[in-house]
Amino acid sequence: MPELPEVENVRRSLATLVPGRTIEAVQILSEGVFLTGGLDPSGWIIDSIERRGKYLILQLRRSEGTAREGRLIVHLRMTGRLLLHEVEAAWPKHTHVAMRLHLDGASDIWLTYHDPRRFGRLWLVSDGNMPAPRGLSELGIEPLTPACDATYLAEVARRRPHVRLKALLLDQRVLAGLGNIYADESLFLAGLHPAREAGGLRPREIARLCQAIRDVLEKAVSNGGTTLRDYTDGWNRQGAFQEQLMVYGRAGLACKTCGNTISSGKLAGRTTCWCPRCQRLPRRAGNGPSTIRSA
DNA sequence: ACCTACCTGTTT
DNA sequence: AAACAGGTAGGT
Repeated sequence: MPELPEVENVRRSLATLVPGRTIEAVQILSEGVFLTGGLDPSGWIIDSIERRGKYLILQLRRSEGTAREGRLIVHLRMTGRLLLHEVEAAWPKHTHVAMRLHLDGASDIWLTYHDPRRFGRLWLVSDGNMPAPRGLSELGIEPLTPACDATYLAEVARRRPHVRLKALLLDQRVLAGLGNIYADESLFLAGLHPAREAGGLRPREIARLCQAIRDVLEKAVSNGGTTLRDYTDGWNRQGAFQEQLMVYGRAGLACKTCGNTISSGKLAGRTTCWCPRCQRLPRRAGNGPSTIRSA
């Protein structure tokens, strides 16, 4: 489900109410979703909520004295949702964790983790009880920071000249936060075919890709993310960017720019959509169009 | 670069 | 009944 824009909108929806509160009661309703490494998840004060790639990180501090610190790390994977509730309820099916958050002088609120497919995880990391998830520690740069520039992408392309653009954009060790939707949308905006090899890009194309990634993600964030089916923010609000998708999920439909029929195929193991006219595949060595199965 | 696994729900 | 789904980890 959620890629960078969706996770960022979850973060924002939690950021006004959650920091400053203490995790009091914690109900663990399913095994294996919340990895606590033997620590008690209650009694922590939440200092802040941050995002890194598709991970949410709640910075924690122990209430009684000491400078003990911890992190509650959340990855929603495909269908995970963090949801706020003003009253305790009979939690719906697929609710795996429920936490009561307390603040003196305010009403308690509940934060639940809901995930039909159970791919997502929560980790409580402190005092070496367990390592942070490797996916988090190996993340590449944030696409919406100045570090994401043409110089960086050119260097990545120099090191991995034969990786195809779709695979490159999906690689969280390169850029943190793009998934299937925004990889396709970025490549469309940049006018680059997803099967192009990174090493074959000219400097102008690298610059275009860099700008396209930034533009797509910023617009998606400001539109509340993309809701295809499951995604909502912490207040159960859907996104609106799905209305502005140019290629993702539009195979067989007319390109909004040129009217050509949007193609699709499997690339880097994922369904990939592109416009064959707006995103031409230059006929030169190394682009491997024969390996794409078109629909 | 490709597979499979992890899960459940929805669509074809 | 089968294919597919916004993601990642692990294996070959």
